[in-house]
Amino acid sequence: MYFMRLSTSFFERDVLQVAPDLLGKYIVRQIDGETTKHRIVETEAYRGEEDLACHASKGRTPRTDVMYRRGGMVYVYFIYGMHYMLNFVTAAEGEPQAVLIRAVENAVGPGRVSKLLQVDKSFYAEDLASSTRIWVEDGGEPAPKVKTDKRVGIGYAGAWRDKPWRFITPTLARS
DNA sequence: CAGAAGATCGGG
DNA sequence: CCGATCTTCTGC
Repeated sequence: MYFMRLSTSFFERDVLQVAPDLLGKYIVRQIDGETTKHRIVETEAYRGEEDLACHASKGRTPRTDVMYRRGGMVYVYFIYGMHYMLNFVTAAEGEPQAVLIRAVENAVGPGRVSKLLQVDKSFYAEDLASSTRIWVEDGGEPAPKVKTDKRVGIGYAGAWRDKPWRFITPTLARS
């Protein structure tokens, strides 16, 4: 199995393409010289200012700023007073989109993902193409099966509430 | 400047 | 089912 770091161009596409494509890819995390790889098994797409579930529906603020930048950056935010959510920015500059990493193997749930990977606010706007502590790799495996569903926890999002923008793939192993 | 809600989780 | 816990945005 070869491993290749995903470049900026992978992320500079529409979030509805990138979110399912990330399934089966590996988040690589380097902590104190130790490298771990975590297979992505669940993602969600947040797409533009018109998407009422997307934080960018409130416009460009200090918090949402990175979503307006080019794809390939990390968007992290803090919620419910205790959880960091890990997202990857997608699309071209000026188009606010992001993919929420909802689950990797061994960490099902966005709060658990950031806890396992030790991701906090200091990762805001980290560049996945050049970072030495977090990036994404393709394992060269065939594309996994993808199931879609509604996004979680966004009941307030009106017409966008029922969009099938959550992408899931069966886990091969879980501990 | 106060108040409320939130892309959640764990315990009872 | 509810409490924890704090950032961000909104309204007065």
